[in-house]
Amino acid sequence: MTIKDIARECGVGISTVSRVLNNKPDVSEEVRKKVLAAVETNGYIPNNSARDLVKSRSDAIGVVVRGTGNLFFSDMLKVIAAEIDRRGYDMILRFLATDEDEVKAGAILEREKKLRGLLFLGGRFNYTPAEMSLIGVPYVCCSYTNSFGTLRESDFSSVSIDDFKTAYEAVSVLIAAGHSRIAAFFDACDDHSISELRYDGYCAALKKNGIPVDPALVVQTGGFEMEDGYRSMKSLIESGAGFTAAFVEADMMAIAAIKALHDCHKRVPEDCSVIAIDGLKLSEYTSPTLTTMIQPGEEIARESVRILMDMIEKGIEGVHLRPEAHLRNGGSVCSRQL
Amino acid sequence: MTIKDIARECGVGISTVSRVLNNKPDVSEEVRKKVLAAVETNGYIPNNSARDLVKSRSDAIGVVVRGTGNLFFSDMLKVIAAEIDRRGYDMILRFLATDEDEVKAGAILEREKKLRGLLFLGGRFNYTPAEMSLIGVPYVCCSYTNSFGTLRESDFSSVSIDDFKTAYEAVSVLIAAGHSRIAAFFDACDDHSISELRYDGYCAALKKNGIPVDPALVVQTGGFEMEDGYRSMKSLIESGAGFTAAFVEADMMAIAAIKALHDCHKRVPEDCSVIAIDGLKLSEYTSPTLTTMIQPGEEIARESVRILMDMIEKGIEGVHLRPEAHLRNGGSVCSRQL
DNA sequence: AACGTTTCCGGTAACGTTTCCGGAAAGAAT
DNA sequence: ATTCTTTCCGGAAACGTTACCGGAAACGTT
Repeated sequence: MTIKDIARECGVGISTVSRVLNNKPDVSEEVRKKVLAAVETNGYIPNNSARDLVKSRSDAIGVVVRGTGNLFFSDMLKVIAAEIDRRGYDMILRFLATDEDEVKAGAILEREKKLRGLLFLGGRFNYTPAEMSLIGVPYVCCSYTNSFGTLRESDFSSVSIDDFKTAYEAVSVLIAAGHSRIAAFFDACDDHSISELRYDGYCAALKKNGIPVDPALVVQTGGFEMEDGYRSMKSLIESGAGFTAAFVEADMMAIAAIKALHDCHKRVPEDCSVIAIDGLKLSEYTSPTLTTMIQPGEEIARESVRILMDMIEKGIEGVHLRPEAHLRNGGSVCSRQL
Repeated sequence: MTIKDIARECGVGISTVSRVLNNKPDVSEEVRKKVLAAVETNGYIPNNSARDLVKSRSDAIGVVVRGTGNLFFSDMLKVIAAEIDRRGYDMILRFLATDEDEVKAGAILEREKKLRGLLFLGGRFNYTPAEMSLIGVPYVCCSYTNSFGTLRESDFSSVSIDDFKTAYEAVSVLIAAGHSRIAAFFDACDDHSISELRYDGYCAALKKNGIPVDPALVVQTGGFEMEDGYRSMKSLIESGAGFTAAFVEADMMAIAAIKALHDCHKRVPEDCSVIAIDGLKLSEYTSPTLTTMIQPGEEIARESVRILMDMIEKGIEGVHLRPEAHLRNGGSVCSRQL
């Protein structure tokens, strides 16, 4: 069942059928009705690859993701998928191992599938303009490190919170509550990722308040999984390093870290205050409710897609959104008696 | 940059280039090397839509999902996506509203995209053979109700736990601990979904032990979100209905329900035991650790894809996997003092 | 009556592949 | 020397669509 069959059945030319299928002008109302009826009764469905071939572009968006551990990304991915779907585009998803080159992967995907746009989610992003020029469609970096070096800002878009500032504020909350021995948990501290920015924010907040950064209190978890948070907290406790508060860079890890504290017979927040970043709906329902910096994850995901669509359909230049993270005052932080 | 350019550059015919690109025989080693080199230096990337058009099939799998609320599905979706990706196929994702027809959506997708297979995730499934005949590629129903009525079992595959049995066992655990006033929380009880099967399992376990089903203790949450669990538990408590235990059909809702109990100054498990179904990694890290029936979600997702691939590539008949759910003995259930 | 204009439509090339088929060249068997 | 295989290769049709172009018919306008 092709466009040709419909044309024959209606006694019209195939270009006429094509016109009504694409809502183009130059076709009488009478013929349009007839064609539409034939399409309906025959259950005709256009062949997308033929269309893509002649137009030499598809209606697909490529999404390349690195680091699937973090639930925050899972949530965003769901919104991104739904949002792309809702706008009538297809999503081609590509998961990358940590050692793969996301730009090269994106460029290949773009050409193979004749993508309309690309969305990068998570991961590092220290590419040069030369490398980025490999990709020839609009793209947005979603929840990436926000230091894009020498890249021309009008060439692409990005959406993410200010990770430095958010970490700075979170740590400041602990300091304001009287804490100075503040442990901190990051995926990694020197990999050009958002984790590094958050680490910088942590250090800055301490320094600003005259507190030295104690390397013994900085833990690299090596991931965003709950296990990573649990294990890291456990081993910090066992190391004997004294601390009265902890800053954890992701809710999921914080929940696991709290479990580790409980398992070591430490109360939260009485024996150790905990603050995190993410603001998952989930962490509202733990006991105590997690005190955390809420990232507007849904907004970030939705806006990323919207901006990408605007670049594709309206040809606008790149925009760089920095939505605010704001404090959720849960029950996992308390003032330290001085 | 097309196959034609490569052919010209190498001084060979385009069919020869096509042959080396597809690892077909009938090409000398010398020519193969030359072509491969030209492909490499020119960064040639084949056009997928052209290929799909002539072969009249793509390398894509359609995944249609209904009910995105449940985290359990999110987790599975991630595995499914990674698994499809890993095997070199593309995934076309379609989210459906609860009132949409998943089979019709799948059939359209299949023809538009020339899919190789279809995977249905979650939702109801009371279709007739006539309706199912709309879809012309292998398909597997993943985590669906396992009552497929009149459908011929060899025509399709399915993978999911036995929801009736799992619910039966969970409720039996509570009864064995001495409980008889057992509240229960389901998305819905009469919609041909897994929820209905679980409700049936709940009733059967009670009856088996001579306990009458008290409608006042059966709550329809109208969803799988945490809010649904919280709200439902709250209103049950406020209704004044007496109960010493609760069976909740999903971990996420159970966590929220426990929060509601806490907020009403009831201790878990001392004042109310809670058991659930899902076994999310997450619910190991709550306090108390959730007692729940662990669904092998990763296995379900992985096996679903594997089976679908076997049907596609090896032409095997439909298989129906019923992996076992097994109890995780957490800390949210305790014996009732008699 | 002759001449624009507008409205509608069909023929056809093109998109970049794969696949079929025929054939040249080289080697083996008679 | 002839014929028969085998190995390798190129030409060309086909996949189903879109877009361009040219033209017929209908309708004004002078």
